[in-house]
Amino acid sequence: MGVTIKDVAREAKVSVASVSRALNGHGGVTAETLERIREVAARLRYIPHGAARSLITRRTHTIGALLPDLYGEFFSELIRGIDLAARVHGLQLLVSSSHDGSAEAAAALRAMQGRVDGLLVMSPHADAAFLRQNLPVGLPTVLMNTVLERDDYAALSVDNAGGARLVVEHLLGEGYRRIAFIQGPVGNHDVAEREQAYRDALAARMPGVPPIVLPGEFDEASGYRAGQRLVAMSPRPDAVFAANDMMAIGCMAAIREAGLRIPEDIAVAGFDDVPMARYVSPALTTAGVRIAELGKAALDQLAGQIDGDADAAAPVHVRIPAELMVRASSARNHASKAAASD
Amino acid sequence: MGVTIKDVAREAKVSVASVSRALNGHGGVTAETLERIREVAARLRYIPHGAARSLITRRTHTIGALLPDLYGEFFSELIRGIDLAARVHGLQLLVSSSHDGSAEAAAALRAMQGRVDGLLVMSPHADAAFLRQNLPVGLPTVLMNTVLERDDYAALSVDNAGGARLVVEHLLGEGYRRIAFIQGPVGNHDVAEREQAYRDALAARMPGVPPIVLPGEFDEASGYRAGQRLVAMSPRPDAVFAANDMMAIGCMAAIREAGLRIPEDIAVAGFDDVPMARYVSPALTTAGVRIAELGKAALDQLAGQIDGDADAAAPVHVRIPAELMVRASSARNHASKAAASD
DNA sequence: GAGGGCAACGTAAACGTTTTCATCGCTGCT
DNA sequence: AGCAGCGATGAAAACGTTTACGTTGCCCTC
Repeated sequence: MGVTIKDVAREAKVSVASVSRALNGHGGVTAETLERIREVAARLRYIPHGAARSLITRRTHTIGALLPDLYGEFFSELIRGIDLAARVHGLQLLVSSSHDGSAEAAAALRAMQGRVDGLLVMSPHADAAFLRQNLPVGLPTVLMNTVLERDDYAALSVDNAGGARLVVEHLLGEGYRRIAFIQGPVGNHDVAEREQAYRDALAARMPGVPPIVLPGEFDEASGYRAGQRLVAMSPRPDAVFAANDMMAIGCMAAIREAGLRIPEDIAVAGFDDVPMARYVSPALTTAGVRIAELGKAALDQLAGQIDGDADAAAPVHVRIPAELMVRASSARNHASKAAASD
Repeated sequence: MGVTIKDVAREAKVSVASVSRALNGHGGVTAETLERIREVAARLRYIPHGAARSLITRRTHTIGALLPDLYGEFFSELIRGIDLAARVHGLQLLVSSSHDGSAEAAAALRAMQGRVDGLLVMSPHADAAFLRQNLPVGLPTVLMNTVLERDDYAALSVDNAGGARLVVEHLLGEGYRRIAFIQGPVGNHDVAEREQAYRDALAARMPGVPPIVLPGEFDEASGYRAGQRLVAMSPRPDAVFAANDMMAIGCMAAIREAGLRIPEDIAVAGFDDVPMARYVSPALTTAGVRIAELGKAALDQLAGQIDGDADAAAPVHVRIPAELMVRASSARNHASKAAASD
């Protein structure tokens, strides 16, 4: 079907070895044969077969990314960061996502064997046992936002606790006292860290005041439902901290529909700083993670491992700091001015 | 380095052929040998080498996606649609994006040879000559939003003209008379179609009224700049139609900063219906393309070609219709009610 | 002029699979 | 008892590359 290196060799009246050398610039070919081979290859529209090549070279120039989902701005930004860094390193991207179920994630992971030089893993299923079972030994791997007990792999994660603490302390500093929290999916490790930090900060600064925790699912709809429950409570909370921005945005809609003002009646804050956060009105206060930076850092780390730099061989654990973005949705005291903070 | 099928064969005291048959469920193996091979494979953590396998089977179960960019909600949605459909067909995704320059795009395309079963191409560089030069013959390919003269490939594109016409006619219907248009990047085919439809609709419904066209670059910043120019014009336009949503959102910010009201002083409309469009305030009127649907349709078409269904073999040209989403940013006459239209 | 060295080129092995074909032993039938 | 048929298994080719190694021919040097 396709034209192979043999076809080029035959047509140029040389051996396949010479074609390979010529086209890869390895030298050892006369200028005129080089030219002839080039001409024939172009004329025949020869394109080397990647799988065959990487079978022998043991390099695919591709990295695999195992993600829990592709939906929403978080992953959009993450992939963008990964892709940008990948281009710098001359790597392609094999993505696999939204596998519901550990078995499916395992299949996706195994299907990548032999087609990638390294792996970027961000998956709720990625516990130590899962990885040991499904990762080829010796394949460079970087984990993202994954809870793991041992130091087998390099890992990057966002500083959930630090970011959540910043948000809660900011709300307290603005004078809000009854601060509610909207959770994400149960079992999600990021959510657990954020919630714990919320509880800790509250306990530290407002001892005796009980936390108010509402369920959520990371999507806008569940934030909306949480908002409805919120406005019906008595006494009504005067601030809400959602575990991610999309829920915060849904929550804002529910609050507005109840005829309440943001931030005068209820302040709202989120987590992630998705691009949309600054465009909703009032603009959303949030703990910003440079999401694209996270992706870039992960890929850079992975590329280091792949290139076998001994210095990069040691599994590192990096926490990406979260940064507080104060916007109008929480600025009770200086509502309009704070909107300029981004 | 990795454990291969030979290791399993040796350990299980059978030939590699039997291991292959056993693990792939091709039958022809006794129940007990099957069990033994399975046990050994699991114990050794054997994972088949994808490149080697696809070299002989000529199937990679992967499709390549060549995209101009990964930034923004449009591509986020597009990839999501593609990914969702890919999972249904059991395909993985090799993405390559943001190549500035035809040469880079060509390299990305060629690097996919042998690693994919089909190609999804959406690139400004993808003219007929480029494709003929860099596409292996016989590789199933579906083009998205690409202008091409001949019918060599299947192609899907959004109905830019129809969507733009809907927007302009809606604005006219609401009573707006001086409607400006914000362009996208020069040379972009989608933009050209939208602009032409804008001009046509204006000429048809308001003969003699000259079109007002401002430059733009598809990003929020250029929309903002266009908005600044807009409010400074005299006579001032009373409506603006941006070639995409992000520019419309940037434009809205400029209008607000000038102290004007939306939609009372100036109506705003966009194109794409990105998720953010319904969250900005006022919510943005836009011509909605089911972006994820576009991706899904493209991948379904490609999968059909790959499976060699003779019925899907004929190159098809499909136009995805655009749908008008009327929201508050353009509803002069019934401002608050129209917001409920989504 | 013989021999050494080197550049250009070809031969063939190797990468890790799948699959065709042949072999072997067995069963069941005549 | 012999033989056809069949199920289980193994040997080997094939996929399209890269590359180690061998061969050839030439030039240079002594």
